[in-house]
Order: sequence, then structure tokens, then C-alpha cells
Amino acid sequence: MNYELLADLLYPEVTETPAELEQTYPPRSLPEGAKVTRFAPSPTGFVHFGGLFPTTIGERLAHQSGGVFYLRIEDTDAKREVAGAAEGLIRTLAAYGIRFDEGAVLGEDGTVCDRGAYGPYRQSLRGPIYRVYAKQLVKEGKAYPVFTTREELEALNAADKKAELLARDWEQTQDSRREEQQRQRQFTIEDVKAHLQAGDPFVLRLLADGDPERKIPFTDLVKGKMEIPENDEDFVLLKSDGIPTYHFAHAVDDHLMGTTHVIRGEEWLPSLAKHLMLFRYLGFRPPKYLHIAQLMRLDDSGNKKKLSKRDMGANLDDYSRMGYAPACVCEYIMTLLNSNYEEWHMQNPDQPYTAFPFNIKKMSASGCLFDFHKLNDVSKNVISRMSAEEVYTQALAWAERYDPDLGRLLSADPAYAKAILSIGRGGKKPRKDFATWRDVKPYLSFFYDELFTVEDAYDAAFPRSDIRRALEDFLGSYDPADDTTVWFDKIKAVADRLGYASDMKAYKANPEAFPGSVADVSMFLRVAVTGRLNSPDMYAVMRILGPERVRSRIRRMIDSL
RNA sequence: GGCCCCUUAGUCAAGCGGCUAAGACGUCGCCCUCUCACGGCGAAGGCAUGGGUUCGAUUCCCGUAGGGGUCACCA
Repeated sequence: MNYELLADLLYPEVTETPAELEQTYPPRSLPEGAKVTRFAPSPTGFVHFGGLFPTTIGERLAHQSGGVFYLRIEDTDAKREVAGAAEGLIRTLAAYGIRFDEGAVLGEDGTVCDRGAYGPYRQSLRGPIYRVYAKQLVKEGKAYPVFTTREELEALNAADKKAELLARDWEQTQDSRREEQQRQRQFTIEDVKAHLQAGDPFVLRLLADGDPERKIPFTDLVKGKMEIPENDEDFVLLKSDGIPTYHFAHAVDDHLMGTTHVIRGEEWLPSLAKHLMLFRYLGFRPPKYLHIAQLMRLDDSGNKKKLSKRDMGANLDDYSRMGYAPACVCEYIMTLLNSNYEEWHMQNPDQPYTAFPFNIKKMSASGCLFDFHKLNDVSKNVISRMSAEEVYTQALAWAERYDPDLGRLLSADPAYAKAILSIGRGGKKPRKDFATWRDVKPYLSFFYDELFTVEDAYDAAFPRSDIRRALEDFLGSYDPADDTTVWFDKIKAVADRLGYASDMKAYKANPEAFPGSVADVSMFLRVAVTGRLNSPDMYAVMRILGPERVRSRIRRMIDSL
């Protein structure tokens, strides 16, 4: 077989050689040990929550080492591509504070364009580049064309599907596949010419020289040492539309773009032998790999399952909708990625997570289950450390998008809203009321007359007359100018006059001796003023509500009793 | 079904041949306290299993089981 001739027949338009092409993409000049990583999503929808793992790892590794982190769009499957997905992807990532040094970016007109010297960063734009290497492989007898009609192909796939259902036929299917492969390898230049003449489409397949009986030793940076069987499958390099498969694009792009570390899900492990083979055929030095375990969820029967697209919580945008601040989600991810992160963070509470020395060695080889409890806890901690100003800004931004009514209330009187959000904030033991911005509304609704309702009822054990007397008594002595001590002394006095215990210690020592305590008197007030049995500190609440609201709410309660 | 990966409490996990097997979340109890929240203290709960190797295995090796992934002109 004259491979030179075959190559020219298949790709007459390709005149450039790989060597010439390489000159266009010189090695990056980076400091010693700098890592080059990328996030390479396919624009088929939203950003998957699980996608945040490799993204965060890649970003950390690159930026911690003085390297480069870039975004590459893997739009090689026109059938699955969703219009506008790439743009959405970039926006979501930006909202999560993921900073790319180069790659696909959003232009001023809102469409995707490239920034950086190693592009194009969209695979659909790299056709000529892939063809240069494809032609080279053909020249070297390492790849060959297969002319197959669409119908033949579908028949083949149908057989596969059946074999999957009836696993016992699998071996047979494999045998016929190998026979088919052998048959396809047999062709003449004349065959090719005839097909080309007829305008038949073809795919380019790699001529695999592997033997699955032999194992390749391989070291993954997360999984450690392993052995993988060699590849013997003549897998497709270029599809009949001339666009590369993931495998081929991965090898060419990551080589040309100088990727040093490839971080991807462990679902790629089975095809690793293909990639290693490709790098060898092309004379490329393979990158280092980190195959990370999938994020799991629990299915109905209690088994772990891969968190898939349809599952609740799979779409990163869902978290914004649920009111989770990106910073909280990022912190949660960090706790999962590096188990010593929390410890570090407790010692460095004021440092951003980017100051944490992220370490590959601390990563777990096994997959973890998503846990909302933990996310909420991390989230409460993050928000409790924010200033009232920051909480206000973020809560307002969320409300304006997802709860316009709340948004209007918050923006109507910023000072009032911030005063509410300041209760119990700051200091060593801040309140932790919010895990999400959605929690804000129920927390502060009673501060707004528009939202105020009496939600909780008094315990029937207390005579209405006692409650009435206590409320009236309080109104009689209430002075908004009182400081917290005087204010509380007055409540104690109300309790005394009612025959309730004003000293909690005495009351607890002998609860039978009193009809109630100052705690109950406070509760009478609390329900009247906030409409609830529970609320933040009543003194602070009354200060913020102001004497007008306080008095009118108490009077209204008295009238209703 | 073949191949590959994984396996310490409900969850996330330290551990890397000798420990009463850390810690965090969750759960429960107590304390603090005008309620809630915060905070403090405490409790329950774990090395999947069978063989080796070794004076000694959670830790090393082999098998078994369980879980996950993959087997496209999808990524």
C-alpha cells in the first residue's frame, strides 16, 4: 500500500506538515513546575454540579503554580449541541468566580470568541489542524479510511444495543466486531478511489497495534498505580463530517495547547489506553492525568448512583435559584476535594479558599455522596462571616431575580434592611440564620408590615387575662430610649406585678411556685410584636421596629385577646 | 458478560504495620440563656468479608462480596 498516495487522495487540501504547525504553537514560557490545565466542557446544556470539581482542581493547580488555566469548548458533536449553551456555560462559571487566563470568552456582543495565543479554543474551528495530523497518520500507515453507509452503521448499533440487553451474547458480538475490523482493514487504493469518486463519506480510523492481553502500567495522580489493557480497537479519529472524536481532539489539542495536567472524570479511564496510543502514534508526550471519582446521589433503593443530568441538584444554576451563594458552594467543594481544608480554614478564618495550599495527594480516590446538610452548614458559616452590607447586597441581588416582592421591600429602605441584617452579626459568635438567600424572607418578614402576620398562638395554658395585663403593663412603662438593661428590668417588673417569677434561677429551682416566669412575659411580648414564639433578641427587634410599630402591634394583640 | 476503578460510623473523612481508630456534618442529651440562633460539654455510631504475610494488621498480598464506571461516526 502506498500510504503517501492514500494520504493525498483522502486529504488533498492539506499541505501543511505537523512540524510547520508546531511552530505556530511554541512551548509556553512558564516558570519551573507551572501547570497548564483546562476546563473542556461540551456545550450540550448547563454546567453540571460535578463539573465544578475538575474545574476547581484545574484552576487551583494552575494558579497555585503560576501556570495557565484555560477554557476550551468541545463542540464536536453538532447533533447534541444546544444553542447558547457555550455562552451560558461561560456566564455560570464567571458567576462562580472561576477565572480563565485564556480560551473561549464572551465578547462584548455576548457571543463566544477567543482570547489567547493557542487557539482557536472551540474545536469546531480547528478542523484544518486535526486534518494535518490525520494526514500524517495516514502517511505513516497508522490510520485508514472506512467507507460505511449510514444504514450499515445503524444496523451495527442496533446489534450492539441488543447485545447489551442480552449480555451472554457479548462475546459473540465482540468476535464479529473484530472480524469486521479485520475486513475493513483490507482495502486497495482502487477501492478508495472508487468511493471517493462516488462521493461516499468515510471515517478515519486508527490502526490499533495493541493486544488487550498485555497491560500498560500507568500512574494516575489521584488513583495511583494501575494496569490497563492495551487497545486493539480501530477507533474513529475523524467522523464522516470531518470533525474529530473526543479522543483525537484531546490528543491534538492538549498537546498543541501545552496542557500539562488533564483533570477529568473517571468515566474516561476505560478509554485511556486509546489516548495513550494516540499520543504515542503522534509522537506527543502525554500529559499527567487526574481521574476523579464521580459525584454520587442516592437512588430509591438506597444505592449510590452517578449524579446525572436529570437529577435534582445537577444543574449548577439550580443552586443560584435555591439561593446558595457561589462562594458557599465553592467552599463546600473544597471540603470535599481536600479533607484538611476545614481544619485549615478554622485556623485561617479570614483567608479566602484560594489561599489554601491545595494538594493533589489529599484527594480521595473514591466517589462521594452529595450532602445538603453539609452544604448548609458550610454555607451558614460563610454567610455568618459576611458583613451586613455584603449580606444585604447579595440577598437583594437574589431577591430581585427570584423574589421581586422581597426585592422591593429590601431596596425601599436599605438602612432599615441592613439594621435587621446586623442583628447578632460580627463578633466571635455570630448568628447563623442563613444557609441560602431564600432563608432571608422568613427570617425578617415580621419587620415589614406588608408581611407581618401572627403565625404562632399563645399556649392555652396561659390565661388570656394574664397576657392582656402583661401587655398593657409593658405599654405603660415602655420607653424606646431605655438601654437594654433598663428595658429588661421593666419586663421583670411586669413579671413581678403579675405574680410571675422575675428571677429565672429562682423559677427553675421551684417552677411550681409560680404561674410563669419572665421568660413567659417575654414570650407574650414576642408573639405580639413578631407574631412568633421565636425571634432574635427582642430588645434589638424593638429598637429596629421603632416605638410606633411596637405599640400598635401590642395594642392590636390586646384588642384581639 | 469482558475490562477498569472504588470499599473506615447515616454522610465527608484522618490513618499510611503497634493509636482507647482523629475531626467535621447530621442525630440525641446536658449547659448557657427572655425564645430562637450562636457557643460550650457529652453520647450513640465504623475499619464489607474470607484467607494469607508478620511477633502484630484498618494499614501489605490474594480471593469473595458489594458499589460505580465503560464497552458509539457522544463527550
